[in-house]
Amino acid sequence: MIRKVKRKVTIRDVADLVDVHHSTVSRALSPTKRDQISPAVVKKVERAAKKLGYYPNIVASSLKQNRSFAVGVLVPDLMNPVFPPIIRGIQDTAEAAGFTVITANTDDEEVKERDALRMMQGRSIDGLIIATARRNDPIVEECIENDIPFVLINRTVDRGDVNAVVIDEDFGVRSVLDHLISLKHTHIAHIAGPQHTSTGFHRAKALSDYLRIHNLPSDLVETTEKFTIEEGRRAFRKLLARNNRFTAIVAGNDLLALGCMDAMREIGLLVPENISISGYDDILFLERMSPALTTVLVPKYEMGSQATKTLLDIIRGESNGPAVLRMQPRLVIRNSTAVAYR
Amino acid sequence: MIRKVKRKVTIRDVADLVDVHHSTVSRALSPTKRDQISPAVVKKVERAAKKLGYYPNIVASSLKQNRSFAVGVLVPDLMNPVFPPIIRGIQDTAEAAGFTVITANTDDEEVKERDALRMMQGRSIDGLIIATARRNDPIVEECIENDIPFVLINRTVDRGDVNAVVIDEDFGVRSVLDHLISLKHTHIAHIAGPQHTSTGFHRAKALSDYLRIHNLPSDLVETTEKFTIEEGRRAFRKLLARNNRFTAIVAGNDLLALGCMDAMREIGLLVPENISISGYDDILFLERMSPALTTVLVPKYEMGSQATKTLLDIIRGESNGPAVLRMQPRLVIRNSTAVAYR
DNA sequence: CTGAAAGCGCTTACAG
DNA sequence: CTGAAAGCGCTTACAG
Repeated sequence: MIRKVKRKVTIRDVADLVDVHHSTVSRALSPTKRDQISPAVVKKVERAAKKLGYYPNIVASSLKQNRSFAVGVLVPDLMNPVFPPIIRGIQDTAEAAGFTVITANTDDEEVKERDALRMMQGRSIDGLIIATARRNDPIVEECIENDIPFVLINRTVDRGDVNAVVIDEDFGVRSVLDHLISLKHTHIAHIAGPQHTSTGFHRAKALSDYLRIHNLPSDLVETTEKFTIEEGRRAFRKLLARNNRFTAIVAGNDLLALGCMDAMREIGLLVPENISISGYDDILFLERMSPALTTVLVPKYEMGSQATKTLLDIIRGESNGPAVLRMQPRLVIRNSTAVAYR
Repeated sequence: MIRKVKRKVTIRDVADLVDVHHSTVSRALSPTKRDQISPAVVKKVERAAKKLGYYPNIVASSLKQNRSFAVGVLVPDLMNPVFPPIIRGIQDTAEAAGFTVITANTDDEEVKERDALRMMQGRSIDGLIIATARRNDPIVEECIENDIPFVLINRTVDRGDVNAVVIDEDFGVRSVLDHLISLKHTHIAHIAGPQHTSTGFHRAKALSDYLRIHNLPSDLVETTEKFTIEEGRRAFRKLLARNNRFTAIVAGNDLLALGCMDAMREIGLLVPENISISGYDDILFLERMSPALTTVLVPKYEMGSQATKTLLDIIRGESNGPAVLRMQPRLVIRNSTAVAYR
């Protein structure tokens, strides 16, 4: 059987049907140029377009206008539970504005980041949302050099002159610490995230600063290389080998916290009876775990949505120079934290 | 300060540098046409391209070739934990073949499905992976009519003549039932997923068939409208109001199971002491919940990967007609199931 | 208000 | 093996 492919209907087909020039059809169908055309013709064109089932060829339009109404998103890994809500926030906002989003996973590997960037440039994306930034990031530099509109999300870079939507880490860290201190903890350890990320770095810094203000020891820190469960587990064991006086742990994020809890379970330590622990992010299902993890809720969907709004402003030329927007996190107390047992 | 935008380097720029016609550059850079050009010229072109930082404009290429090296993915909601692994499987496989993926959320609303399809057609996607199919789906019909290459994933349609990658539901359901029956359960209830989806429908059917084979009551069924926690909770209450002789529940998926467990907790019923319960899918973190949910593991990543391979074959014209591929699920026993208490 | 023309950056059938 | 030309489906500056 021969597969007969329907020929796509173009602007010319509807022009023929209405008996006008195809440029007139283009104008009649364009929201911004519609008013250059007489209402009567606009009506006829619209009817004809509908009748023929016309829909515009975005590819052709993109080529001509050198823009694509698409934005790219760079995430480390879509399967990491922090990202789906962020991405959904991006997608919903972008879509509402008529933009398509293209997401790429980079697995925190620079080659993949670079490939993804190339691909997106090849597709003439109008802008980029970057969730993979290191504090010193050649990819970000490249975007700046190439004048690609972009917004960093969650993580930012050390150079401040960029658009970014991040968390007020000082506030986040202080709310956990206030909570732990109110529970009489005096020896509070920290499983720090990667120090080459702004989140890992700033959380660690905010924590040691605040601990010092309270005259509490601030050297119970173990640093990880990745924000993963396995790294959390590893770091906890290393920490414990070095020191066992702490009664609470602030983990750099939820996955690290889960890893710590795994390590504790393995050696028979109880949470929160022996050690209290808190996470960061508030990924899904934490409330169903045993124990339910106390954490700092990061407004993931809202960050995605906000970053997209910012990006669209830049694309439309309505941005007033780079700004970093700090969103408020919120402590969520569950039952992995309790009064210090000694 | 004036923002100077770098002019993009095109095929003509590298042609000028090498002093050949731009069509020669096009050929030299095309993997399939490269051999039409003398090796010496190819070398020179490649060097020039590299020197100028040339990368192809996929948009232009797409317009000319009327294909885009992009595939679309329709999911109900990226934030539903079943989907990230599926999508990642799709992305990895597509990317390895040089394809970009565009994902759209439809929230199981036909308008959004239709909009997403339009958008993707406008972007000349080469094919579609559909995770949103109902048993009778106008969107699927539309794809067939418009000759859009597509593969259904997870859910399929009643008409059999499509490409689909699904689960062997009979096998999955039987493995849970064998497990439950071996635990002496004789009154097994079912919280069924939406009957307009193949998954909801086939699991319910497989279950009642197998129950009958074992001469066990098969009428303890409550149907839901959506695969959500809230629906699971609602259905459990309704079921219990009608009948309280069951000692085990097979839920249509994990979210429904979690909803049931919520409802039980609310009224002080214990899992598995009072009632055993099993899910379906094996979404993340189930093993960390209390109790850890027994479930049927669906190979999500692999399904994504497999569906993409199938789609690429179709796109390349290497497919031998429609086929539905049934993948093997695997029972994962955790502690939400135990010996029947009566 | 509308038309005719040019062109976005590629690819490819046709020549040679 | 290489070049010259045409064209994919739009948009838009230029005329009128």
